[in-house]
Amino acid sequence: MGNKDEISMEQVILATAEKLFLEKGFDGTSTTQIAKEAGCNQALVHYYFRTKENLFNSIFETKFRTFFQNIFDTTQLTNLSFLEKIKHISRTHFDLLLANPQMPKLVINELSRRKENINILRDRLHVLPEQLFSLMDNELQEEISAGRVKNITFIDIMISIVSLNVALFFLKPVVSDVLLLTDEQANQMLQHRKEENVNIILSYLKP
Amino acid sequence: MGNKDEISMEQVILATAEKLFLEKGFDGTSTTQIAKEAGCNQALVHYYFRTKENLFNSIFETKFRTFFQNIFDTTQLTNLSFLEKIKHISRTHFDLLLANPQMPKLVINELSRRKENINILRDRLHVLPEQLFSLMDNELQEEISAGRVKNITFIDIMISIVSLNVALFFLKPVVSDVLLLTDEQANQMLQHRKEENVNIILSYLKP
DNA sequence: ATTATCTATAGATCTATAGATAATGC
DNA sequence: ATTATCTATAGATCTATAGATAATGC
Repeated sequence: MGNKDEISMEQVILATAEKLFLEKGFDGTSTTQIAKEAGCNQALVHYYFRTKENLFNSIFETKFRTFFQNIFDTTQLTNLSFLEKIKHISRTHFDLLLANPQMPKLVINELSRRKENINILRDRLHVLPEQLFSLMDNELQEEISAGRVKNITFIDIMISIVSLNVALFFLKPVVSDVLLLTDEQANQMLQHRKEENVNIILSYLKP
Repeated sequence: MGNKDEISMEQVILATAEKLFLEKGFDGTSTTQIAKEAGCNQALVHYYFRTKENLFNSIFETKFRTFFQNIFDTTQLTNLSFLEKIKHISRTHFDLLLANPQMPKLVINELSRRKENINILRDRLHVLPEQLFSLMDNELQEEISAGRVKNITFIDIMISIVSLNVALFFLKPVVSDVLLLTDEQANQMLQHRKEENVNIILSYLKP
């Protein structure tokens, strides 16, 4: 009984492939290598997913969707003031990146590799940013009218938040290596920047 | 006479390889493809550079060094006030990225692919950021003491400038596709963000 | 002579499939 | 019976080199 607690080979393949694709990208990963690390023969990878492209797509789409949904999740925001909402968005976005530090690289590489597939994702997911925008934009206009926030568009605010957070995870290896930081120090730097980024956004919003 | 105005095949190979490596990365580019686009046979690529790795390294090191030198170039800064220096650094950095929009992707991908080579670059180039830091840090302390600038480290300022600018070029394809921008609109967006990033940094510095 | 360029090829992958065998669910 | 797994292999790369031929610089 209870054969549900066994992890199927299909799942092992998926997990291994995800790890390798995140580390080495699509071109840098072979189905031979996935099979080897998953502990099966190479044919099995193709048995479940037929092509390497299919395997990649199913992983990418799942990861991208969860990621995207989390960024634009509005449920946590309802009872907060406008500035608290902004802080919350920035911190949540940061934490999401901390939990998936390889995602930005994967997204950038694969969006430029397969232009067509972006359209599919956009069509499926455009609702999410629209929800957030419609929630925030009215409030932003009120804040601006009341003179509590500088006259900026919500898009600019979002680009700024995302830029500051995302770039950290791109820059982490460079900064770590230039300043010769230990892992400990690099993590401290990240935590420091998490709050610094919030501060930057808040001073940007000040009228 | 004047056989110096002919472009040698070696240079053609270098230029083609640079273009392809920037577009598709190391793993996504083959010496076969480089030869084909350069208009020679594949053996010639190996005749000049022996290995694909060598070819890549010589391109990467040249590009990275020029890029790095430009970012940390202090010669243009001498007669400017502190805030003007900061503005100048941000705008120059932005323009450098605009001229090499693929560089961030290349750097990120290849630093994570070949950890060893970072050390070589760091050892050769660490002087440059140190020059900039020593130039700016005294002045920053003065501004802070005089109450004209908030109490921040120069590193935090630089991370913020670089983050805001670099992220734009990562986000450009994503934003363009999500908002369905034309090339024209995308460029306008970039120019708008160039100044917006300066504004963000300035409000961040306000005490 | 030396340097640049080509043809040909070895040897190592890599992806994808065909077809055999083992395991599983009725 | 169906599904999972394996072995074997075709066919397409790809990198790197050996060795032939063409071009160039004295």
